[in-house]
Amino acid sequence: MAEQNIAGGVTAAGPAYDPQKIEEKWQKRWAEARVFETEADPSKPKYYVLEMLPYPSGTMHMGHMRNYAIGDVVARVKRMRGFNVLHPMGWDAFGLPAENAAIKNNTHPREWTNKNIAEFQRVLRRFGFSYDWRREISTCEPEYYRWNQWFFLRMLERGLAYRKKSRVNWCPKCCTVLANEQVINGGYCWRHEDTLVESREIEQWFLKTTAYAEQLLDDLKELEGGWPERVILMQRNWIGKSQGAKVKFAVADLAGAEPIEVFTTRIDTIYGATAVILAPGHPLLPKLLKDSPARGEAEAKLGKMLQTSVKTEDLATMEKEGFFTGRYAVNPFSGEKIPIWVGNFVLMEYGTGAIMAVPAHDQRDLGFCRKYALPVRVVVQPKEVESPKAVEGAFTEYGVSVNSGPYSSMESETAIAKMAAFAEQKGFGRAETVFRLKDWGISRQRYWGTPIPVVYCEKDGIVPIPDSELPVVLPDKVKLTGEGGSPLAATPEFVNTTCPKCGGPARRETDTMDTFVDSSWYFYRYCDPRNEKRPYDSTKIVYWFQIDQYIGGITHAILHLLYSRFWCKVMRDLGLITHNEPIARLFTQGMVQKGGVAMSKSRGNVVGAEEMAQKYGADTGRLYTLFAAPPEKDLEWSEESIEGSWRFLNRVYRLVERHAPAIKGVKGGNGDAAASPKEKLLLRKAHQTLRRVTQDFETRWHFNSAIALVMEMTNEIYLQEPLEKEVRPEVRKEVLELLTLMLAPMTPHLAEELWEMLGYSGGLWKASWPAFDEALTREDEVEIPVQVNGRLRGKVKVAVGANADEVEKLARADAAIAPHLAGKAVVKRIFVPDKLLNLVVA
RNA sequence: GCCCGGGUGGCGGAAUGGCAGACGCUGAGGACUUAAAAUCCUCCGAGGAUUUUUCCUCAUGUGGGUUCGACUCCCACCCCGGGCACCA
Repeated sequence: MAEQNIAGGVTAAGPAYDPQKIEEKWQKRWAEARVFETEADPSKPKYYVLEMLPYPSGTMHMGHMRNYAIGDVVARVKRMRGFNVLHPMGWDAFGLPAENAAIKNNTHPREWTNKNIAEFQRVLRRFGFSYDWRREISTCEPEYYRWNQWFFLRMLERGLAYRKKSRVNWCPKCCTVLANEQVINGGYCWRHEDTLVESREIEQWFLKTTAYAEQLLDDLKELEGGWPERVILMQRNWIGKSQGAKVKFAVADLAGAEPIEVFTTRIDTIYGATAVILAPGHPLLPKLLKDSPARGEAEAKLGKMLQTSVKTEDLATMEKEGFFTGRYAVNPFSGEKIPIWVGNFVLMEYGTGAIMAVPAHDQRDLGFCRKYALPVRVVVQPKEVESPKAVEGAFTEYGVSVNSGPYSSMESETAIAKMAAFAEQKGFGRAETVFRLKDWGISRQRYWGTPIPVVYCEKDGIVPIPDSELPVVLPDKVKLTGEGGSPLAATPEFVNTTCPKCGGPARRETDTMDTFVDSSWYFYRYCDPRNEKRPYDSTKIVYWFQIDQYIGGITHAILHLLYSRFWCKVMRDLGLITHNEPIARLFTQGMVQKGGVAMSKSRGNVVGAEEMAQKYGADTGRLYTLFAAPPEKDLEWSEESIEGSWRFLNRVYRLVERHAPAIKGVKGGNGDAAASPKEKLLLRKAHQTLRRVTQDFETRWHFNSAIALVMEMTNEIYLQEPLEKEVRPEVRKEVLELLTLMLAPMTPHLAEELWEMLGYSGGLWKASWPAFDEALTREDEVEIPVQVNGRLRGKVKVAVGANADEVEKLARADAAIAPHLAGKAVVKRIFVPDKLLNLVVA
């Protein structure tokens, strides 16, 4: 059986490394001693390290495990360094899969979820991660989600939550609305990659993320250095700030028509505008077309366009199409009449849904105007060149205005400022900034989520539930069919209620909240997880926040992190906290793959974490995920390679086991001046290793090379065996003790066991990270590579600190090097003390 | 199209201006064993010269450059992965 513990087969004399036994033993002791339970303590420096909370689904695989292994190393190192470490864990427990599974298996989402939570928890405990389990939270519990509702009400009061009718992405399989970012591959559902998303219009709840667009952008500066550059960049692009101007074009010859407002980043090119182009869904269109001479044809084309534009699938490759409305607009600067067109490439959702086409200075406009034979007029010239004769591509850079009335011969920057000012003065426009970022649609027509706490009263309209009546509890008894919208809407006991204001009959909101709401602030709740009066006590936040280190997948680079940042700013403006950003440092770890693709249930390539723990033990599993690749890179799972980690831990175990009886009674130390060469060598190796491992843990997070160093040290000790005669017990102890301490953050159970074998009864969890002894790391002698003209020709052994002359003398005497110098004059000598000698000969 | 990563042995990877390939996996050989497993030790980029010792050349995607010296810095290009995209 493949799941068998491979140590189980070892029947040789003497105790062998038995991870099952050791790991259980120490997990029990840690729990008894409450080692990982933390309280705020202003007398100690704090460290808040957090891994993104998991969605508990199915089995936990090595991909999950890696994330927690990385976080646990950090937590344990920081603890050994004297920090008061907060390291909590919880469950992102609401969400669609629970509901889908419930429908399929005829169970309740709560049951399914709790079963998975129990399973996930068991595996996490099996791996010995150092969480403070008392702080565990589950977002599907009323104790938690009531605060989602509380925050929602605060946002409602401040106008940050509102309802609007909006065109939404609708997945016919999920029967729910998808966020834009849940639409993937140009129009497919992120959960059903083969299902095309439809477009529907529905009344929905939104949170006004756009109110914080500017801050969300600006505060990214605070994250520089602490967050990966690419995540900052992705967020910046997502927010998509664009500075420009809005300008109104009056509609000619149509009494009562509102002017058409366009957005442009290049108001300086307005004299070159040869058309105004509207998005197919532009609200003014019906009025424009009503008595238009081109009505018949135009309406037919529009109808077709609206139909096809629903398919967002091939937006990128779609041919630019357009038609003339039969109407004209008046350029407010030149007074010129230009045709109003409709174009399928103009987006209603961005800017004003209308643009001015300046074909000479915009590549896309140029393509459109050429296709429909609209005129092209140059109004900006490059500063240096006289006059470009034929326009091949559009000239999109800044230059000097021409043919632009009073603005001619102005530089583009100047013209932009002056023209925007003029437009504002005359009242037909102004400088304006638009964002790509949209408000956050949080309505979900689903059961398994936080109920939105409002009622609809015939008399009073939308009425918020008073705080005192929170939580609005999700009813247990509902019919889940997976069809026809929200299950809550079909549950009369939930829907029918009374209005908190007038006491009359009212209908409850049946939408539930997006689960990103749950994860937007959960890390605050960890600081005060059982508070029944408030989401959290602000004084506790002051101690623990910001999060010093957040660890998770790059997949959440935009949404989860952006929403969390938004929530933080809202809470700050509510006066609950004082910081601007919740997360000081972010680390995005790579995925664990098998067969070149990420582990996932649907691909059937998962390696179960529990299975690995049974076969090799938790420590081997942890070590391997840390060793096989640097943490930020993807890791290809290899069943053969993990054997190497298993062998290594056995090697260490046997080493300590062999020496423990002789050294457990003595005190570890460096020995005295009369150290034997072997002692010197071992101490040097141990302290050199410690120096570099300390560096790898603290500054570089290169766990893989740290492990390699510890392996090297272990190999060195083996090579020096037998140690009994030439290495005194105290030195043996010193070396093995350091080895144990260095492994402790990565393989904590084994390290505890070794620590005990070495004669310590207190528990390694109380031990501090050791300091290396600089004097012991020094070499007496070094081998210096000697190059001639930059090519390696030999090596010489010299005392540390030898000067260039001494090294050169030895090099000239070296049989391998001398021939390359014979009869040649050294014209230049490069000498790096203890590192290198390079002789340049003519 | 734009923006980020990345390209090093049979494989995962190490080295961030100074001995390329640490460490691990795989493979080969040896020791131990009745035998196997486990364990311990040795070897393992390519080509050539010399044969039992060593030496030389080539080699970090490709081509240039800077430097005494480049996996590392600069320029151009190729390939792979990811993100964004009619954004006005």
